[in-house]
Amino acid sequence: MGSHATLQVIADETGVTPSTVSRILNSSSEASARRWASAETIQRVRKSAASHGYRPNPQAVGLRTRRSNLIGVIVPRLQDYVLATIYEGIDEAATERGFATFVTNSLDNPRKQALATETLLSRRVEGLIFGDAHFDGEFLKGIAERDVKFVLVSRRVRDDHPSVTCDDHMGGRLVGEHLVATGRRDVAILAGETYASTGLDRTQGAVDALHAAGVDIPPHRILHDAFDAQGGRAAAERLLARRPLPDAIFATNDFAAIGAMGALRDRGLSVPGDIALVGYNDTALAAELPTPLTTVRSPMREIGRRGLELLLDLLRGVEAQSLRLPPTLVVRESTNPV
Amino acid sequence: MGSHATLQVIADETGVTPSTVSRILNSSSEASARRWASAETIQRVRKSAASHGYRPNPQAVGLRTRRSNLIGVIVPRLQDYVLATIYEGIDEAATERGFATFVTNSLDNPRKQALATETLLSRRVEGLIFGDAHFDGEFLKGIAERDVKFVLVSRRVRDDHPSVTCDDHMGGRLVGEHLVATGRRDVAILAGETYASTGLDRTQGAVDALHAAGVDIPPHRILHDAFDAQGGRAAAERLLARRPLPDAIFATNDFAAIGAMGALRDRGLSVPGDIALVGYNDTALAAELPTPLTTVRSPMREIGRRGLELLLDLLRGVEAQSLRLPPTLVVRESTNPV
DNA sequence: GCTCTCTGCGCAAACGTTTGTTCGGTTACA
DNA sequence: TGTAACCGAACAAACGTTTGCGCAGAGAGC
Repeated sequence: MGSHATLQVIADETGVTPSTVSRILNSSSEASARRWASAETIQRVRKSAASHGYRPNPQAVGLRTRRSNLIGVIVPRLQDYVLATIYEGIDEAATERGFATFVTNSLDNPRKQALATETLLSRRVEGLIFGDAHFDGEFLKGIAERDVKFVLVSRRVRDDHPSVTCDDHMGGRLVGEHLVATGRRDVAILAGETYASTGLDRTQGAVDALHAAGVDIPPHRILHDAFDAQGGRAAAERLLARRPLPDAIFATNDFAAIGAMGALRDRGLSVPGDIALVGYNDTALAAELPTPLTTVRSPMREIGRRGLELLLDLLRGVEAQSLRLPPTLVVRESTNPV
Repeated sequence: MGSHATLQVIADETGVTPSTVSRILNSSSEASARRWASAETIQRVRKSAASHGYRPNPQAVGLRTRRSNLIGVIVPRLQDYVLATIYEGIDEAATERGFATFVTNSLDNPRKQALATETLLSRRVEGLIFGDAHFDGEFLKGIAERDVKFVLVSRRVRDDHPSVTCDDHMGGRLVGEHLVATGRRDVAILAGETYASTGLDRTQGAVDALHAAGVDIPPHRILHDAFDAQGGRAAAERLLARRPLPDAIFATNDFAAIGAMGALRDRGLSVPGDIALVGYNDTALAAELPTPLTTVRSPMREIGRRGLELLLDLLRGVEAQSLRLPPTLVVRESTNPV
């Protein structure tokens, strides 16, 4: 494939040594290059390099400098719109800074998490970004002890590891406040998987807001299931199988909300007539649904970008401060007051 | 980060040279290793390597062997469920074969396509997989001339380049036949972007099937727009603004179908009562929608896997044969006969 | 006229592998 | 017993960079 020029060929062509070419090409400005060569030589070398479309061989550079400029990213599943978007943010920021990324799915499976981590490490990534942290998991402790650099995105954990998340508790509060404000009193929550801080925090936020308004949510109104359409439908079906029915459902994920919408329709219940419905993330779909979905907009792409930046700070030895970005409520038809 | 052992430390520990360690570790079987060392030495070396968790440094290996075991993947957008799934297939197959992949979004923007290609090439990928080919584009011609190895997935192009696609024409035919069989006669098609073979072939397939049944689709019933919910809604709105209304809409993408559903509801039209609706890809959402969506299941993950395998064939110098995998129709409520 | 300090570059080593060649010592064979 | 063959391993070079050090020549300062 595409034959790549080396320092040697440029050196030969310009009558200098590879060292000199390297120094010139690695100096950003003309001025700093003058430290190493005459203006005339710089000209010649730069021109020759450009004409060959010279690009340093990353493997050689990596070998010599012991830096790979590689970052590893592990997510539950790239198919998931939310994590795909976060990853887009990561990759975008990484590219801007001259880093490249490897992504892998872990499916939230501990064995795959460990395997993926080892694979990435063996590829000599300089740091890792986990989008699949389990709130009470032991896995990260072991990683930290091995002195591996990493940050968390999307989810946080009980132990104190640097993370960039949406302020999910606040997001949940916004939803809770909105629901009481629109006259709902019996709220059920589809809380997602038990190990994901996202769902847990959103749930707690809603519970807190409702409590402050004098509404208490009993435990049986909080259902855990997968963060997708199927999980949402399944949870909603369990919920709707018993009386009394709630007058609102907060699905802590847009796709779960869509699944719930299907379950509601199956039982002849209308949204928002019989039951209000709220999602989370303001997915591209939310606004376009037959019944546009009230949801919480979270800065997914920004979470990714900041996550990468945080990791890079960490690699530079800078103190890494966890970040919690604020969400905003997006009100649509699915929570219209009756 | 994690200190990695080198051949040298294993050599020192076992009293041999790095060469010998390398040969032993690179022989798969005990038998083939005996070519290079005594059974006793092999034992010692293997044990030492294992105890250090030795993993060859990919940069050093790459430098020496001139092989990176890296594959570049360019997709329109990873946020898109379909391409994310295809990429999952690619990465899965790549990992199984000891390759790693870099993915990037091109947003179907020619400048970004070119830029991403150069970036990946400068990272020394051994081959490329394009998921964003433009049917009549000139870009790939230039790439091929530079002797870069690549394959296409999801979309094919007019020029003959190796590709792995869904048999989209067949998919379209299945839809066309189903629609006439369920009594629809005036079918509109949301055909996606004009440069994507997926939408074009699906459209043509449907047109052909309907024609065979004596139904002809006039050009104004074929609308082009983005392959997502917003595009689907926009196209549907243009469609519904004029009389007479069609009695069926074939959205060549599930998300576009969801957008169309929204537009239909806005006008008080029911699915399938007033208008039948068909999607494409059998996205995870299709079955869980309030009105479950009739759609065409395409083997997305398999397309990714086969794409990678095809590329690897190409790299080995094997004759590369384009592949067209068959889809299947999945009938749901959205096309119930009136 | 002597040393001193720049300027502009070359030299060489090193990063961790892989792989062709060499080499000393046994063993087999005639 | 001399020679050929083989076994088990070492040696060395190379992949493309980066970077500490050295060095020749020119100009400056005394």
